Amino acid sequence: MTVLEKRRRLTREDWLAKALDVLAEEGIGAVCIEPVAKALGVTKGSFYWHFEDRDELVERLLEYWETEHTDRLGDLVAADSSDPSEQLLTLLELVTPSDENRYDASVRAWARYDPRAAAHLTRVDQKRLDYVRDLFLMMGFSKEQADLRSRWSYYYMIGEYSVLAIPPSDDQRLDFARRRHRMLTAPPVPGCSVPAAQPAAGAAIAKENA
Amino acid sequence: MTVLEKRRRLTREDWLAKALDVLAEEGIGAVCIEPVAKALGVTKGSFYWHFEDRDELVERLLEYWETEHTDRLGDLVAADSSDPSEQLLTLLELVTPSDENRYDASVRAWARYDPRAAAHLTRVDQKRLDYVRDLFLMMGFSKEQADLRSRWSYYYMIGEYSVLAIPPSDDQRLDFARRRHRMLTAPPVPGCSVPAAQPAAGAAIAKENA
DNA sequence: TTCTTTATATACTCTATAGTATGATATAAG
DNA sequence: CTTATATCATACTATAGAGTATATAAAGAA
Repeated sequence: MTVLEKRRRLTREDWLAKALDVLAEEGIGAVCIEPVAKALGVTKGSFYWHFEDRDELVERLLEYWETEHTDRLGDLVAADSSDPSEQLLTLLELVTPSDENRYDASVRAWARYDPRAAAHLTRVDQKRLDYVRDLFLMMGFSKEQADLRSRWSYYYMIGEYSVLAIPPSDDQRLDFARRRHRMLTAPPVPGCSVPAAQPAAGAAIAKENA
Repeated sequence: MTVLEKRRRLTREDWLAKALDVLAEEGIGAVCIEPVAKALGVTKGSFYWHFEDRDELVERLLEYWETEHTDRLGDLVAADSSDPSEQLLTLLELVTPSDENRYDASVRAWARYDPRAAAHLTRVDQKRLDYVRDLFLMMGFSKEQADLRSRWSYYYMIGEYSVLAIPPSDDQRLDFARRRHRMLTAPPVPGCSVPAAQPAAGAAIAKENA
């Protein structure tokens, strides 16, 4: 396998991997046959050997993403510790706006207008939410508390790579993760049925810094 | 102005409004001149009278969105009360995944691959984050606490219309909003520098229900 | 070697869209 | 009524991308 070796011929997975890259970089609208072929150094004659049509590429691309690029986290976090609270902390600290979930963001943008993408993303979101929810249940929280807190945890991660305002520094991001972990694992504030009777917890707090 | 009145001629804003609708429904990729013209009951001869080219439409569409469809909230919430804590509650209860922010979601998806859209969205996100941050500052929280809590508030809203897992019911959504408000306005948990020493708040909590 | 299958190239067609050029029509001002 | 201007229609060109048909080359089986 020297550097000068003649280019090996492609598999369906080569196409999927490259298409997923293009999806992440430029969105589903840029996943066109000829440009991707060019990126692979072949022509579209190759494409129509491996796939029926573009529709099949798109469908298999979603399967490829769902099966090959969405399951890393559970293993990674579970391996880190068996304590649900520590697992949550690892999760909050580890899931950064870049890396793994660069694909997620693109699928999410795509899913807004394509029901096929939405179907796959729904499954993935549900699976992850259930995973985090189970952590809170294992900590002893009620079903409803676990539901709220898991959503709150997960939504923050989505916000981190969706909101385009100036993001916090890496240090601050980590600090935020730990503080969120603190608040999320603390017992629920009692008396939540009353809509909004308390007139601001304000002034009594003003000393807290850092 | 009877129902049978002959169709009035269009303005640039008519085009922008319709284009924004198409953007919300089918994404920026569907904002094409001829289809939008058809939706307006005219041909593209009209378009090229009101706009230089598609690029100008796109640019003005972003301006139109930013100036005409992103400022409602501040007024609405501020009118409701002058107490920052109550304003926050109104915000958390009021901002639903549908309505106003159907445009937001589309611009957000668009912004991922178009720097122009990203520039506008960044300003809007920053403005809103600052607004919420100010609420927490007025409540007496430190700068850092206000930063964390405002992001946590805002990110949840983004997650609400981004995450495609089965959403909670309307009642539960409102209940969640009130519970978040409770937790977000409560004083910070002390001793946050220690990474994760406490071995789960678990069993002691398990009685809480509803 | 010869045959077969796999993998890619080349040369087409067809459609959607952007953009242009120019003609038609309506509305208001004179 | 006439004219000018604002608004839109029609008929074109050009390009990008999907899809098809067929030729070609490489690799393995006979």
